Amino acid sequence: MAKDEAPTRIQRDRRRRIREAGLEVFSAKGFRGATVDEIAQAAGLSKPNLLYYFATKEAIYTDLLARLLKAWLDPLRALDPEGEPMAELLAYVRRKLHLARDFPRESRLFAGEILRGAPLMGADLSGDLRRLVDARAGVIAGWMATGRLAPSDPHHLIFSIWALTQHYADFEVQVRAVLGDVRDPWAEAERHLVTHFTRLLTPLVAI
Amino acid sequence: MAKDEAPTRIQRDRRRRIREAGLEVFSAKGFRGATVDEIAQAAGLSKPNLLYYFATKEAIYTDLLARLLKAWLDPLRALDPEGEPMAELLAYVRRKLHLARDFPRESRLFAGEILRGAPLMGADLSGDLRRLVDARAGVIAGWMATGRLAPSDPHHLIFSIWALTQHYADFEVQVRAVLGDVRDPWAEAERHLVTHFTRLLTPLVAI
Amino acid sequence: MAKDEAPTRIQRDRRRRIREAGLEVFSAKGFRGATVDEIAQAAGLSKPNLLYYFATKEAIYTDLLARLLKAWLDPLRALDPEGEPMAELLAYVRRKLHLARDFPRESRLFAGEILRGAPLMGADLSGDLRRLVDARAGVIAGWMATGRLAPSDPHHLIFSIWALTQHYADFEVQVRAVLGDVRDPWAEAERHLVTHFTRLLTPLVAI
Amino acid sequence: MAKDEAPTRIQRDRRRRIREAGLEVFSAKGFRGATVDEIAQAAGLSKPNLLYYFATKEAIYTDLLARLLKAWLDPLRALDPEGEPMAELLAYVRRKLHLARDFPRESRLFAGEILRGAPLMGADLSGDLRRLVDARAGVIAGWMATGRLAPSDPHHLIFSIWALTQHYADFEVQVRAVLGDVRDPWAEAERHLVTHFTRLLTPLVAI
DNA sequence: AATGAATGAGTGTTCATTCAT
DNA sequence: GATGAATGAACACTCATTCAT
Repeated sequence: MAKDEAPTRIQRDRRRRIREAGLEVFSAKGFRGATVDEIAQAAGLSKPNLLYYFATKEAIYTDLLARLLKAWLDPLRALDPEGEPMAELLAYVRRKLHLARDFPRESRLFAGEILRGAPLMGADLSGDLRRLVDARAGVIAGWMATGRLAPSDPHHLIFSIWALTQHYADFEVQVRAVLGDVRDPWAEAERHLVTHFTRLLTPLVAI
Repeated sequence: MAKDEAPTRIQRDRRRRIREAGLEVFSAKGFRGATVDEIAQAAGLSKPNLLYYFATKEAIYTDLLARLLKAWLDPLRALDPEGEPMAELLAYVRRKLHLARDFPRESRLFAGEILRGAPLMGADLSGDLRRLVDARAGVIAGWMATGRLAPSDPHHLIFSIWALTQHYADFEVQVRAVLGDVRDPWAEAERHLVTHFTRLLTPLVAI
Repeated sequence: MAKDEAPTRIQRDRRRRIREAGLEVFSAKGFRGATVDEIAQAAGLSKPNLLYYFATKEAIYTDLLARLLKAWLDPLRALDPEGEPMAELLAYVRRKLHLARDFPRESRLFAGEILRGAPLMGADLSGDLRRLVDARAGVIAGWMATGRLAPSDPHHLIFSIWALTQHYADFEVQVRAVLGDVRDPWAEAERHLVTHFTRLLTPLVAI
Repeated sequence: MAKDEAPTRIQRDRRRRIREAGLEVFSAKGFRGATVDEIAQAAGLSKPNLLYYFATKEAIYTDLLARLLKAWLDPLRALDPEGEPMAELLAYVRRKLHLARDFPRESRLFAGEILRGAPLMGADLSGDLRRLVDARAGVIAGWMATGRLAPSDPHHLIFSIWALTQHYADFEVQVRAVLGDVRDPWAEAERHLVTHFTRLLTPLVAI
């Protein structure tokens, strides 16, 4: 496979299928629990053929993580400093929740990596991630300073949004076990979180 | 080891050491990523000797999980239906956060199991866990109904507490990567979460 | 296998058998051509059991090489600076030839490693080996300077002895192919080399 | 490639390039250590394209060996029965040494094959090779019988020339490790070997 | 109660060769 | 002629578990 050439249609297709299969298996079993054989089967390829497109098991995994981090941060990037603060933050909460709802495997893949101490993406966390969070935390701090949001620590506010939205994807079995089969966790979560953050961020009006 | 006899002091000691070693390794690497060899070494035992006390690798893991779940739910059990609602809930938040702070490995072990779909403790979730949560949710709902707490869905409120406290243990590397080396995540978290839940749960006073 | 403890009888036995099997296979097929399976079979062990005694294929190979180099240099070490020069050198030639005759697999193993550029024992060559050769070359140069041996370059004289003795082991198939089945290469070689070096080293007497 | 047709210029060129690449890789790593991929890359061809010109890896290897043997024996063929014995033999030594110096990869390729027991050229050794050596040995024996050379076994004399000249190519790393970086092994070897064989072959004059 | 020894079933990866275009 | 794609057969090494003492 000529590495420097433009990928052919087949290459793009196979790599996409391998990524999809890898996501399925890695998110369900973790890096160590996944086997190349299983991923290859899920991708409809023979094991050596899979390794023709991704040289190692780790290569599939890190490729997934790298793409994931980008998508994961997009909603935060979309936070508009010029927007109306409360609307911006609620929109962020919603976008993040929808991301977790629509891409739960990605969420779990990411959670698993962090849980193990981020052995393969540690650098990204203190690099891109940190820079972006710091920048947005500054914006939020500005909004709070001018009284348009109730004051709190912006970094921890962001952590809260992450924790509360991802919880529904990462701990899905627990949520379902507790709520039972009838209720709709995601719909309830959205209503609850919107109320939650509205109440949390609405500045108190002096009487 | 005569299974039906009372365990000797040595047996209790060995099993404790194996559990401690298993917790260390399983929480860091997951079930599949951990090797019996590594656990035996951490426990200061030979591999066959370890397997004399716990017949299989899985036995160590499930033993840890079973004990863990109990400890994990104790703070929720301690929620006093007769107590002052706001104080009770804030105390619960604090206890849960301290648990995560003081036993981060247990938190990660649990998170890993749930993340993978709880293959080995699925039953416990819809059993003991669900019953306890339902009971406490009922208590909280009562408090809200009488206007002593701002109204919201009690189940999701409990999820929020879980998500927000465990986040600091389970995603510790990410939290540290974002906050940098100088700040003290746990102290900040406590302050932030107390404010957070106070604001959230304080009923609006009609003017 | 406790690495720091004294080896048990079984360990010594198994390791000896593995070395013997490794020598047989590596000398015949080279490092890359040999398979762990084949060595294990030759040693009468299962593959994982072999790897219980030597962690990797390379470990067997380098263990063999290290022991080999020592044995290989012993005859040179035995060269006595106080002895009678001609007798000492002829004794060295004989000893080296007998070594090649009695341990042809060791000779081929060594030759194979050197032939490939000594990827795994390069350091030893410019270390121990070089020091010893330099020392002995000095002794021989002394003998030549006092007229007790015909003069020549001592380093190249040593190379000659190596080349001529090892040739009969390393190129054995060629020697046998040329000489046919009836002749006895080793006996002829000994006679020929003694004559050869006697003639070569006898100082010319001034008439 | 129509096998029965005369090869085109392109075909000749490609096969030459493959041979050159094969020589480079095979001589450095041996048959088993070499990969078709590496040879193809060295030849600037794709792997399937290389296999279009030589059907198998072995085909490249045996092609090289066959051509090599011919070239290897040319200096011996050039030994002129009508020439002056001492001059002829010294010329042979020189030619053989220059061959080793100028074509060390060929020498190592050959040495590797013999070392492994000549699995792919065993027949050639007891065929062409033996016939030629026997013939030349007869010539040398004649020279010795008439007193124009010091007597010795002609076959072993030929082995000596082979061993001493090829040693500098096949064991080059060892020679360089012992001599250090400053000395010029090939120049020294030539001087040494000429002296060596002159002394060896000069008949003793009865006084 | 303890451990050195042993192994069957994997597990990621390599590689010569073939297929299809 | 040329190459991207595919694969069967290996191959080195791992690991949970069992055996023997």
